[in-house]
Amino acid sequence: MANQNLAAVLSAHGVRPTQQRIAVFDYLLTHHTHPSADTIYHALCREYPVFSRTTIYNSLNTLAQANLIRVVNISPDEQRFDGDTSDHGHFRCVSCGEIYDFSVDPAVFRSLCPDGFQGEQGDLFFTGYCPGCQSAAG
Amino acid sequence: MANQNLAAVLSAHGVRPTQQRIAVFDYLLTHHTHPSADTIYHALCREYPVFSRTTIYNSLNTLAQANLIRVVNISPDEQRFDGDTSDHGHFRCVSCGEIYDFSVDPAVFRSLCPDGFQGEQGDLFFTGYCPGCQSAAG
DNA sequence: GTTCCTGCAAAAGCTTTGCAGAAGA
DNA sequence: TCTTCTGCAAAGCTTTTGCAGGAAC
Repeated sequence: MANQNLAAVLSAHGVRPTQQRIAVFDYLLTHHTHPSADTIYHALCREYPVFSRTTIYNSLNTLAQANLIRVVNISPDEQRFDGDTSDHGHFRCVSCGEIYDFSVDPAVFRSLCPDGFQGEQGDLFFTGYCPGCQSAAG
Repeated sequence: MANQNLAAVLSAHGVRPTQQRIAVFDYLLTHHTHPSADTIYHALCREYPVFSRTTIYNSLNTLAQANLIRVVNISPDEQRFDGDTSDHGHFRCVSCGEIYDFSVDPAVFRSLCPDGFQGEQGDLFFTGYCPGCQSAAG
């Protein structure tokens, strides 16, 4: 377990390293599945005796404000979270619902930001059919 | 008023052209402000005697399914809608909250979609400071 | 005349808030 | 020891659902 490292990272970003925050952060770094708050809640409930939804939301908001995680507006129904804070794109398959990461050239990414605007963070998001569902659907 | 034209467009897309749907569609084509459902509701309530929130949601969902409008996942709090269905980007200023449109080269846009994935729709979204707020903030 | 839509009310879902007890510095 | 966080419960918000009356074809 690299929890000691995670605690150090949290401290370095001005976030008090509580067990719950470390657990949430660790989960997001380990699972690149862009989980919802509820998904994280259910997953951590299995590992830890008590873990309330409020704490999940508190931790996620705290981590997001510290730029340790990112909020991804992929689903209109619920917030999704991503432990990867680098510039990258997301692809959601409308057939299987899976969300895929894909890398984007940082230079190209930044070049898309309009002149005069100071882009702090970028999101690229495609919807369509993933390779598996294309062949399945014909 | 080009409402006759709007009605024809709705019909052409298999959407029964009711007054409410025309009003919602017209509002989105006229106001490029990416309004939320609630914003549209309040705006149309001033023009029309009765207009329920349910109808707003029904109309928006119907129009979105017909590809006449787009749902923009800009705000985590609420859905935003856009009458411009062409490929373009959005910039949200974290200072003033304004959402700006900017054009994106369609060829560049499509080239960003990863190989093997069939992207039906793309969204490019930046967060940061708009020109006005940059100078205001220093 | 039949089908589909509107609109009111209520419910459903995710997320936030208030406050007492506990963990962290 | 003092500040901050956790966690339970309840509220807040946007959005959806059910059903009767009405509009569109």
